[in-house]
Amino acid sequence: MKQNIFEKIEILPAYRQVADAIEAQIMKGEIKPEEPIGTEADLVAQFGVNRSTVREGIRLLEQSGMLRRGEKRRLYVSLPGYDKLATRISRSLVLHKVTFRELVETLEILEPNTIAMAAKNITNEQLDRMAKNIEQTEELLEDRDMLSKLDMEYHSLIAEAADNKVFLLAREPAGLLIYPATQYIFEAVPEAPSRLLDAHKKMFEALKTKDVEQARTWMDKHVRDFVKGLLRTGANLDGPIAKPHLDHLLSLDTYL
Amino acid sequence: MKQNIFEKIEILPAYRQVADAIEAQIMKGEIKPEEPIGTEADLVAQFGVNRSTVREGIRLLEQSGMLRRGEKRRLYVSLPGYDKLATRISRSLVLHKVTFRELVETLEILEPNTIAMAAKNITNEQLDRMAKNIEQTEELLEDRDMLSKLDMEYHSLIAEAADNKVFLLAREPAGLLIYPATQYIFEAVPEAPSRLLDAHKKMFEALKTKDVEQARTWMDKHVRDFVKGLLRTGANLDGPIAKPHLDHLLSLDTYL
DNA sequence: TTCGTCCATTTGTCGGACAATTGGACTTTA
DNA sequence: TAAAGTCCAATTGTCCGACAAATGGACGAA
Repeated sequence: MKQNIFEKIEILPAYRQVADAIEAQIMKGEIKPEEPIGTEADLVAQFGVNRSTVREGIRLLEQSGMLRRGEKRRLYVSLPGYDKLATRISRSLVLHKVTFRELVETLEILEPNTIAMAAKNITNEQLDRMAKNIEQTEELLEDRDMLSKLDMEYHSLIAEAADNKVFLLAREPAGLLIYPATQYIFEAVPEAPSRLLDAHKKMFEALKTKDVEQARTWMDKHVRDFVKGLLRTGANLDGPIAKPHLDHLLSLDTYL
Repeated sequence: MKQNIFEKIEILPAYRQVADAIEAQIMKGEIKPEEPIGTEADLVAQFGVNRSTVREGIRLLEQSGMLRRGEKRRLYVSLPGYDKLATRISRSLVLHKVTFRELVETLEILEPNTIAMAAKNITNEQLDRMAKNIEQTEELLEDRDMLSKLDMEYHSLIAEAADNKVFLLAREPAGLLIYPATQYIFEAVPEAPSRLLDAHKKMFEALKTKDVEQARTWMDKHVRDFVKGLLRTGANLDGPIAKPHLDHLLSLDTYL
């Protein structure tokens, strides 16, 4: 093995070629989202392979979210949803044994910047939804499960308001992984819910008045507060995320 | 349709159940990466479904990167690779018609923070690799294709040195999507290569001396410089990324 | 040791088959 | 006339059986 002048020769199974071919058409824009692709029989005819082979190829694209079953169970090109992608990324991170430290560190940077962007771009409709969220949070201050959900939603709303798809997708997995921890914080830190509500209100005000710096400052505090709470739960920042924190990730299976 | 008290009843096809079952075992840690899962025949026996069904289920997990074919083509649990994930995310973003503005805006935030983290954690081995990269950049200053590759690699090295998996994964897709644009910049802006090299060197020095602020400052400049160059190519920041910028994304098909 | 041959296993692909689901057309009924 | 029931064709999800090709291991020859 003196020299290696030869490239690795690619031998792709037929089902991969099917998937790649379809994906290429989609990426090139030849077929657009929401457009129907033929029936399985059609694809069989076009590719000249067996239906089983076509089906296996379809599964690949189905999983990556580029194909879905629409009305009458026909195949449609579709845009991979952010939630699905985020879930998938989150799971990968878990398998890679991501630590709380990494998550926290990331959120300390991303969240303040997210809200800064949101402060510039947020719409009234989005502000209304945030107001509604805060309202519910106020009512359900005792219900930890709901509080966690509402908190997650609150931060997702901000991310959405930032109006930047790249940033949204960069932030979402971290949010997905860490916010369930709020439940544990609520248990360990009695005053956490009211502090959370307070911060949410302050950030809302800042967003409403488009005060970028105020928004950023409060989010900063909010995140640091969160970290303090996390430490009070006895979480080990440098170990992989504890199992109980991950249940929700598994329960998402159904609708993915 | 007055009330909706009934939940949607989930009816999952068998191949989905197969995939979900295996994925659940993986996520729960019952099966760990690099461990073999049975042969298709084994799975057929365990699940009590036909081999075709098992295969379709396997395809889903193969695509999400949790299963791969290892030695003797047997099935092994595997960790979803970052490059694969990043490619998938990038493609999704393209389909969602991500704009240059969103990418740039994201990088303006992420890159300086990435290098700040890197300045704290970078190892000598990583510094060596960066030095090598700079060396090559210096040699190949005329070769635009290689320059782009090297630039991308340079920034990936920094991201790796930041030693934060969440951040790495947050940054990678944006990098993947935007750096090909460097090629066009090199064409439109003759002095770009030398400016790039200069910035890379400055950042390297900052990293070597673990000077967080210097590193951040230079990356700031570097990114802004990049944006200026991008504008000189006549790119429309608010339109979807132009097709020629995307070729490399498609060519990645083979090894995914 | 290196090379070739043979063998068992497993995957990739194929062909055919059928029940269940779906939407649409058509008919009946209130 | 509109709602409800019936029938039909197309398509998917699943199963069965089959076979060539690839793979790695064992075994023997050079």
